[in-house]
Amino acid sequence: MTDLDALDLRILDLVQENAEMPGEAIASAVGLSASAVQRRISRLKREGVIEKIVALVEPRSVGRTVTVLVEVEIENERRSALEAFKRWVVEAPEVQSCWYVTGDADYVLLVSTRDLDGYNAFIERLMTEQPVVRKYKSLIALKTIKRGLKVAMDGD
Amino acid sequence: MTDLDALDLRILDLVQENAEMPGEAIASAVGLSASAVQRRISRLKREGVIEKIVALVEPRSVGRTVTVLVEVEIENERRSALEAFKRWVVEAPEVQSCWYVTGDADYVLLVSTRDLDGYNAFIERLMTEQPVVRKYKSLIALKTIKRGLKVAMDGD
DNA sequence: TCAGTCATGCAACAATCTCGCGCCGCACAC
DNA sequence: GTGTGCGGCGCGAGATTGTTGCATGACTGA
Repeated sequence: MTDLDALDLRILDLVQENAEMPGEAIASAVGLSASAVQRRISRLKREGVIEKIVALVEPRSVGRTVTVLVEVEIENERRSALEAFKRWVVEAPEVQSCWYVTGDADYVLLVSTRDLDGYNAFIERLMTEQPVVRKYKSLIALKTIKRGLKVAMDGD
Repeated sequence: MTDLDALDLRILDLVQENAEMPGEAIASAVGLSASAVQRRISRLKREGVIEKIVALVEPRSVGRTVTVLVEVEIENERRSALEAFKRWVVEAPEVQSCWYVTGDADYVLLVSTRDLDGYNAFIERLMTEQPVVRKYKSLIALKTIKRGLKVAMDGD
């Protein structure tokens, strides 16, 4: 596996917040030269530590007003149908994230749609196209307090 | 407010997937010149449509093995304590995202920790430092099927 | 001690972004 | 219709940022 030193972690901490920061700025922050920083960053990308660099878009400003956490229960039977379900989820543009979880629910989906009509259409599509879904529960996000996928680098 | 045309949406669709794509590549994909694309992107940033550009880090590769969705119930009383709770959540490094939701739970937290000990420590800190939290339920993510915050640009 | 390895800093180079310019198309007034 | 202003465009020069080759120094193991 990859082992990362303290400098790598500090660099990751910075680029998770702002990936546009020039190598030179990171360099002076962590005490390296710009080229050393760039080399580390491209290594981190090559090794898959940095999955990708993406733009975070404010959903409301592109007309996506509805965010829902959907808890999904599965007919715990055929395995092939489960694979199809997962593929469906991965390809569905409304689904931002999806986890297989412990507890009453089997999967939790983070879904973003234009409005409640759009969400309803999504759920309808889910239930008709994926019969493995036995039931679901919608936790509609009335307010987003914090939004991100940043992982901490220090000791929790 | 901002109104975005079809070209803006196509650009946003691309940079949400890969923000490193050179302006020229985007340009040829959407049928513009590189400088026009760059101008649009900086306008989108200025207007807050693009919140920021960030690196997505694979949690396991930095030693974060535990992801949990925490459903939190609140003592629906003092409003000031609620504000303190939200501030706490925003500042807690383990919390990646947090939504105020409908349903039995009041808030849902997306939490990432090094291991179950780390998660336990987080919960303990949450419960002792934030008495507004009446109870909670942990949905431990055994597997991440899809991870991202990309919002769809087309018609759902 | 002596290679060998690896990451570094520096400097040249390449790629990308930024910005001013002139141009075109559209809307509105006359 | 014709004029005028506005806004976004493409082009190109210059600035910024990223990439790569090379020599140096630290560490490792024989």
